[in-house]
Amino acid sequence: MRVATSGMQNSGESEGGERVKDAILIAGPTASGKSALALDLAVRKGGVIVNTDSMQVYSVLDVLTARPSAEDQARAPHYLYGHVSPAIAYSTGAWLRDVMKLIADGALEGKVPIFVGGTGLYFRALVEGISRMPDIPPSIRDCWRGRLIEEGPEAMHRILAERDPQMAARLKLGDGQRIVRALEVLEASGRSILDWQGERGRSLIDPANAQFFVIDPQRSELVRRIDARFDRMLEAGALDEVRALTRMELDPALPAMKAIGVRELQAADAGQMAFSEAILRAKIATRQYAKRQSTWFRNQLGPEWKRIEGNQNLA
RNA sequence: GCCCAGAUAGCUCAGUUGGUAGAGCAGCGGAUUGAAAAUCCGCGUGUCGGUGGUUCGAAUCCGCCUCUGGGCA
Repeated sequence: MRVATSGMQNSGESEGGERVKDAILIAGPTASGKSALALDLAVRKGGVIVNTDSMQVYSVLDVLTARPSAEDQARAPHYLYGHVSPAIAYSTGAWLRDVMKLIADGALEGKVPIFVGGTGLYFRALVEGISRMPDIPPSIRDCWRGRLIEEGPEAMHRILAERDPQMAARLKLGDGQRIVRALEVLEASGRSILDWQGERGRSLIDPANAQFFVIDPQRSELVRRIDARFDRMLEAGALDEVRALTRMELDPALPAMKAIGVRELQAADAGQMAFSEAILRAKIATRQYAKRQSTWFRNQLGPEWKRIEGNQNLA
């Protein structure tokens, strides 16, 4: 059947392989101070830091994505930071493959691997594994994404309800992104996405000797830090980064274009909005993002995750 | 000092011929399997500026007061 001919680039995910031992995982909302904590830990324990954030993988937006500075990165090995062009549509699967490559290349060998970032889904994929999925031909992906824009999520949901009623029943009528994802997987592979998801991938870390931390400061404290940090980003050249990105003339639908602050600063730079307004909106968007992260960490992470309120020494 | 217009949710404002109020934004909670900084779902009691009056009943009509705009002196 068509499964056999669908993309096999993910095959490594289902095979055996080394699991990372003695890993330290540090999750937390944006501006919670987790990068500094990870660096401190890495310096003291001889660790290597692996980025677990979906936006800090992109080059160009060094400052705007709050990526560790060159000086910080020089103090301990850092991996998967800024190694992807904003022109590339990166993904959870791509990140997991990059991690597997690090492991295969021995980059984490003999060091304390510290995974730090704010993307809950990446942590889940790392710890619990992620199901193998078929490659989606660009023609199929473009078709469904185009139809979503043209016809709206409810029309797409009706189509999914006919072709894959079980999956349709699990999705909200307005959740266009997931509806279209289910449709493209079905069309590309001939199988329901539920079938694919039914086969879990394998964990890349050995949970028996790993340590799990989630930093979750008080919301009010986080807001203060977010606002102050965005002002610092502007002083450090965030606007220049956005201009550089604009000059690349990329598809606005690319993930990197959705980094918080890009849209806002572009609008202000184009004279469509006052800078003060753009800055306020970017700060608000960051707060809302932090709230979503907190919700994820609060409800999606298991009891093995140790919650800490702020910066404190981790053993 | 006089005239006019306002004063309603944290903010910007709606509120039909009087029947004790609702949108957007913000905020809060939740979902989350290759776009995840994405995508989606849920949550609206607030001395209707104050005070007196008319009325069975006032955010709504009338008087006075306070404050904020604008205008005339």
